[in-house]
Amino acid sequence: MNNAFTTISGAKRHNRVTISDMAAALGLTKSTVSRAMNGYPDISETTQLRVKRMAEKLSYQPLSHAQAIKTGRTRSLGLILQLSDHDAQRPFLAEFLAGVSAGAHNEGWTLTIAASENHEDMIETFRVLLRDGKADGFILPRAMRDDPRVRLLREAEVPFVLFGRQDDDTDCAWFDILGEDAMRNAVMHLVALGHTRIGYINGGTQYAYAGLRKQGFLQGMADAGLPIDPDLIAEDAVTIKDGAEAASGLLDSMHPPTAIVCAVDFAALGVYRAAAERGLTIGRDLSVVGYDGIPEGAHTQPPLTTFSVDNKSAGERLSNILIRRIRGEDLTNLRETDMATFLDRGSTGPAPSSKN
Amino acid sequence: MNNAFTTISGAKRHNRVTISDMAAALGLTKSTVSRAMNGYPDISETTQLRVKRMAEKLSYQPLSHAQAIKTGRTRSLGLILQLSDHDAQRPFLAEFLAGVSAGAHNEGWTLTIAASENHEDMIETFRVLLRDGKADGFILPRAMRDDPRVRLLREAEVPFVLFGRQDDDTDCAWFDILGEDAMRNAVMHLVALGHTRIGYINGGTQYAYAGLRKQGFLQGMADAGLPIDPDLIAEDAVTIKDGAEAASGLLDSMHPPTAIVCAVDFAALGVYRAAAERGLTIGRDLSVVGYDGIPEGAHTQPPLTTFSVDNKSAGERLSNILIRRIRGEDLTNLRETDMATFLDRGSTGPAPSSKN
DNA sequence: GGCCTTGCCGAAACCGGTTTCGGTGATCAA
DNA sequence: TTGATCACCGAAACCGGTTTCGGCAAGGCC
Repeated sequence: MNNAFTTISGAKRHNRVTISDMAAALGLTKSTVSRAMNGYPDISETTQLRVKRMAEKLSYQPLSHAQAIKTGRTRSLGLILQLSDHDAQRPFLAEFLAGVSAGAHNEGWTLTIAASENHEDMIETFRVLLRDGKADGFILPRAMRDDPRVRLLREAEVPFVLFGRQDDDTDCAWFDILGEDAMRNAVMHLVALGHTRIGYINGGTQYAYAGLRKQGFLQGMADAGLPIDPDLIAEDAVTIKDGAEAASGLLDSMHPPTAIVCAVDFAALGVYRAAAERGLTIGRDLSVVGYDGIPEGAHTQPPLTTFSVDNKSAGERLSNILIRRIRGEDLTNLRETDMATFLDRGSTGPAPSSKN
Repeated sequence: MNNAFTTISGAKRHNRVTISDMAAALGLTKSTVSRAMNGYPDISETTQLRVKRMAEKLSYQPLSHAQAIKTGRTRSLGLILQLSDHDAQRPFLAEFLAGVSAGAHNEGWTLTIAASENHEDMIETFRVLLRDGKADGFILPRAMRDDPRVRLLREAEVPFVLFGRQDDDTDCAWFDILGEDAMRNAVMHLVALGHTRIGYINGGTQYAYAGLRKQGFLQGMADAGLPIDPDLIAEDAVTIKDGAEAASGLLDSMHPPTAIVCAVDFAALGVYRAAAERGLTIGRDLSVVGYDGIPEGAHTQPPLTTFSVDNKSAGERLSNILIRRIRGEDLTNLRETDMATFLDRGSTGPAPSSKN
């Protein structure tokens, strides 16, 4: 540890253009350059223009961590991924990251991420990143109902944006996909195929999306004038195994469904498994609709009919919203939604004629 | 937990313990505190201990971006993900990130990542991150033969670590899984089952691993005294589709193989598809061995026999190596390897008796 | 014409660290 | 005793920015 400071030569001290270089080149002082760059009102229009032109010419960019020492802000977004739950987040991670990164990069921001195993680590990581000013704001994937991260960030008065909506929206910026619309459309699609006994397998009820999607399903059933059979509704299925177990419950009930809507694709794959065990052919004996658009869904037999989410675009918009939030934009402009895209593949078909 | 909020909040930065607080509390000057914290030799043992104890007590941590302004180093690792290439690295991304993040976090470092779409963007991103000192070093996943990233970082004299080995090792730190051993073991496993006509489907030949794994396969064949049939060797299959096409080529050749070794799990899944098209049952008519341990492999029928890679551990070790490299540790200590774990599942079986 | 704004910018302090330089007091050889 | 050496630490400059404060000239008002 004693010789810890004899390090490899860091980045070549490229003659980076500093604010002093700018000042010298313009015949101004550092302070004027700084205020011009930051658009202070006490700098004349013409001077500001001169400065910015020169910045362009010399390709001057203030060093973010030099600014940070005074301002506390470092032009970087924080993203904390919780990886303990093997949830549906993983297949999208690459796209999502690509989007978030692109959104940040577009504005000249960077992205610092921390992946934590469990909840305690995640909170601790938040603390450290906040304390050390490693991020000016946070993107919170997978909004939970009564989210502890939200409480923490609110308390600390740190900007954040949710992927998903929360019950208590006050001072929350968010972006979300209208999963409830998708669920309702799923029901309508099945009804059009003649199904009347439609089951529903919900996702993790700790997450905000579950309530919404379930509402969407119920709404669809109501719209179609179909009754709700509590035996045909399951909760908390986020893995294939969960889905298989939930589906088993529905299929072994007194009056099994002819179709099942799943809040999560993995659960839908579980339905495949449960169906196979019972000799049921998906798309003929049993229709299944999923949600998420995971890649595996394209390779199953038959391919899964589902709603696909553009996670890259979601990430990009989240970055964008967060940056605007940090810049102090009004909250009302910082709540956006998008729709999932229906992929009509092979896992749905006409309701089998009842020959029970 | 409650009082931690107030000290942690980013908005209320004035609570943060600075070096001046330390100096005041100790009756020393800032400079002494700084040198003590950094282990300079001109500070007495006892003073250094006093300082470090006080740091512990006040939980003082130098602000990394305040240090960076003078030292240029910010205690953060850079990771640039290229997402243009197909699903190749996606399934591992979550684990890999978790590992990298954990490895960084353990040492009090952070992780800034950038995901780029194409090669040009990636190079550009490198440049920006370097210029702005956003990362003290980089982790390069997927080492390529004659890697342009390596050239760039060498040029800039910036520390980096490769995931994978390169032809030209000079001044490279790296970590790698011994894929060649796995391929050789795959051959031995099949030979033990009686196979003699064994095909090989290689991965992306632009990557360094492809050459190594192919060598491993050839070595295994040589060890078993089996001849190499060029018709049974395909290259550059990294997706299911690639794998299916390559497998079709092998299976439709004059003397089709009874077993196929794949450098990449996705290719192996392609073999499943090609086999299905020809009415061949995997594990009986045709044996398949993959490599990677992607989750999908566990859900196929039969489950794929493969070599699984612990990507989380890999990420963690890469972080660790990079940090040591940045600290100036000798290169000879910074080259590590690990083994893949053989998962003997259902896709291999005894060689079918030749009834051609 | 004098006084008070107002617009615009320079001077200097400041942020939280690091690093150079120099100055003690103690030790030690002569 | 003296002069030189050394271990240890303080003073101050510095890094690349931001921000406060104040000065100066031009313009408005009476």
